Amino acid sequence: MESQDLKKAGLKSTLPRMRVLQLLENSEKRHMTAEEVYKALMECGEDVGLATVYRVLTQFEAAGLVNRHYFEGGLSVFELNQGHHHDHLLCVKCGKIFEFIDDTIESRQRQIAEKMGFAINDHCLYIYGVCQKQNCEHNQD
Amino acid sequence: MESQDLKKAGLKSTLPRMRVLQLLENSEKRHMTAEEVYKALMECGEDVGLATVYRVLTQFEAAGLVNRHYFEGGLSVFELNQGHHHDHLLCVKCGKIFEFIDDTIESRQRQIAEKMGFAINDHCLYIYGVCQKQNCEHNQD
DNA sequence: AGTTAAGATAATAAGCACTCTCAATAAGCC
DNA sequence: GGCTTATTGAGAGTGCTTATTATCTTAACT
Repeated sequence: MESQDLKKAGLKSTLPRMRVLQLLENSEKRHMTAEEVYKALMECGEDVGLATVYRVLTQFEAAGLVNRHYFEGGLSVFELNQGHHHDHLLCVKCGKIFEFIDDTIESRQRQIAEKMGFAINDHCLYIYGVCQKQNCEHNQD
Repeated sequence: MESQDLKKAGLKSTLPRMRVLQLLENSEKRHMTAEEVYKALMECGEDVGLATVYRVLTQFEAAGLVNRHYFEGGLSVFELNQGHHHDHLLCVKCGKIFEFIDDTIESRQRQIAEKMGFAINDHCLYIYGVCQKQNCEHNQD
């Protein structure tokens, strides 16, 4: 029940918020831009304004329900926060996005930050490249 | 002589390009936004249009003379490419930007990409946090 | 050195992603 | 159900970046 999740996050349960949350939970695409969320909702016949999509996603981010990533070229995408931090590998050719986590890298980062007297808030590692999938050309994620 | 550098990069040597390149080489700030480059040139009495600054920086990036980084919040900065790759540590409080390089992380990244069948183009690691400098509040870099 | 064609520039307009404003609407509480 | 207040939708507005275009520079060629 999504309305419970919203309440837990300190957000009033409203129709647009439910719709966005459901979409993020059920879409095959894990990583979506605000525009994609908006279009997907329109296609489902849900009449939610673009401004609301941005507002809701920003609120979700502040509430920790979603994470936002700023990729190269100003592209920014949202993904459901499912508790486990991870980094990203992006195919610059087909747009596919893969996730990975590496404990060695994580701990090195903590060591570096400590050595430099930094209190880490957040960190992100993006690897850009070309994937070897046969369906590379036209897929999206 | 900067005009040689431009020619080597396949770019015609023009006044605005020279000015931008000189600025990046001589400024204390290693990381500058397009706006900052523009303002700095204006202050030096150099009459270069903002559109030209963007165009020149984009050309420099394509030519490998500078690197561009897209930080959180849509902030994007340019830095002179001095041959050695490095990652970034950003203070979210004072805006200071530190650079670091860690061979362990670098090689782990290559391993991960290989395992996932990726040909790496580029990668970037950003650590966001709060630095412990006494002058943290108001400095900029 | 002067001429000329190719390429670069400045200014402005346009594009894009995102935010603000505000009247209309919907939630949660009684 | 009615009341109070937060939320929404639509469109205008903003900020950063790119395209257009008429003008100007550069570099190669006399």
